Amino acid sequence: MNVVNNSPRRRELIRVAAQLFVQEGFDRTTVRMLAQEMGIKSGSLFHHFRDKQEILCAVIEEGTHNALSIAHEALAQCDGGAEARLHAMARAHLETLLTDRNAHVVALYEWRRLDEASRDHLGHLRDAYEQLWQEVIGDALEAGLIRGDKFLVSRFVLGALNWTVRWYDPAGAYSPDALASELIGMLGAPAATPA
Amino acid sequence: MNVVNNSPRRRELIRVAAQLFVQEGFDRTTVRMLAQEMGIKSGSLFHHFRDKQEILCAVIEEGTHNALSIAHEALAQCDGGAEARLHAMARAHLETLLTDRNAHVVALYEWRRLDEASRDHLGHLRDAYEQLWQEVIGDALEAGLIRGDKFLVSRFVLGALNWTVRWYDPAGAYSPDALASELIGMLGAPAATPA
DNA sequence: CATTTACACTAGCGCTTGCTTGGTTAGCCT
DNA sequence: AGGCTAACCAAGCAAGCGCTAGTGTAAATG
Repeated sequence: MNVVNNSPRRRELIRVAAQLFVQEGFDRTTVRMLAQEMGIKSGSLFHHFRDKQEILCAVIEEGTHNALSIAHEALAQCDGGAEARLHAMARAHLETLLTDRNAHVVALYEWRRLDEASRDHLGHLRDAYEQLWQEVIGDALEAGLIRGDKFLVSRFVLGALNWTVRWYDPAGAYSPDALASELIGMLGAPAATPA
Repeated sequence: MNVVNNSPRRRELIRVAAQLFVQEGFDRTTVRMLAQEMGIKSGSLFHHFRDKQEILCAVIEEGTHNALSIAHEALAQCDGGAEARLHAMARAHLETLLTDRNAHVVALYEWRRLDEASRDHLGHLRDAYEQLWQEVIGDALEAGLIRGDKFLVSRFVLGALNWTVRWYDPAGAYSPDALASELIGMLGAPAATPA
């Protein structure tokens, strides 16, 4: 009936779906609502996606994929200093949380509605992202920038960052860059570290 | 038809509902599933609750109420030191996240499914809890224990703590007490602060 | 003893859900 | 010109949804 293609139309539909999933939640979003927002009829939806589940999976995949590539890019454009790398990661995380906000909110709040196969597939993507964080945090620990257990610190930091979707207003006083600095300032050993 | 009573039976039903809401999500949990898990028929459910929404509200209210009273109790049993108070709050938060885990997970992930009236009512409870945190964090800042903006630090810390429901295994290496210490150790200025 | 109350049951109404079916249209390739 | 295909539509099915109405019953209350 349909294909698992990667057409620009599909991209557009995924964006629309992400917004609706955030507004209403996955379960409350009906295929009819999705279709209406996309400007088609509900039957036509199943030309683009096998079923409703696949839409959810596509939304989350896109968001996580973007987060990963933005993080890699941020690290690549960054000199070797552990503090600079840590800052770049935090800033990249906050920026993708803004630009792909809908997709990330869906990933955070609708993860459990994925079926087992999708959860497994997307889990690997997410693990890759978290491992990147653990490397950067591990380096910061070795450099004496912060203190604690590598895994614990990674989880605390990711928790603090992901929680920002609940309260962060990009029109407010803090830019993603400034917010990243505030977070690292809160964590770090004092600015002047002994030689 | 029914009352808004506070019977022990109702308590039990709320506990069962919380577990089901975590397992399946609020929208996917049908009144028939709830009834079956409670050992009654679906029609009987509406003797105890006006509608499905009221069950969700009751679950979250119980969890938030417990968190508040546990936090107050922890602060009361604590000498006046800012660090001790901070530790007590973090530990209390982690403990209520364990003992009332289901209710808190529901509060975190199903908040948006509340109707406006319930969201308003429960919002006040939650605000009271967050304000308690802001006071304790404000004191810790004044004592030079940690650095940063009061509101920012509060949000970062609450984010880190709430995120633990995703990964924390109480059977693992860390007790709530130890985990609270790790968090504060990560934040704090070094143990020996310059005079 | 009569009445009320609390709790549970059976039966089902009216509606919405995800998804299928069978068919049409417009543009592209040869 | 003829054929292929991606994209869409109208109509509707079977299942499941929240919730209601009306009834039964055992214990508490007057």
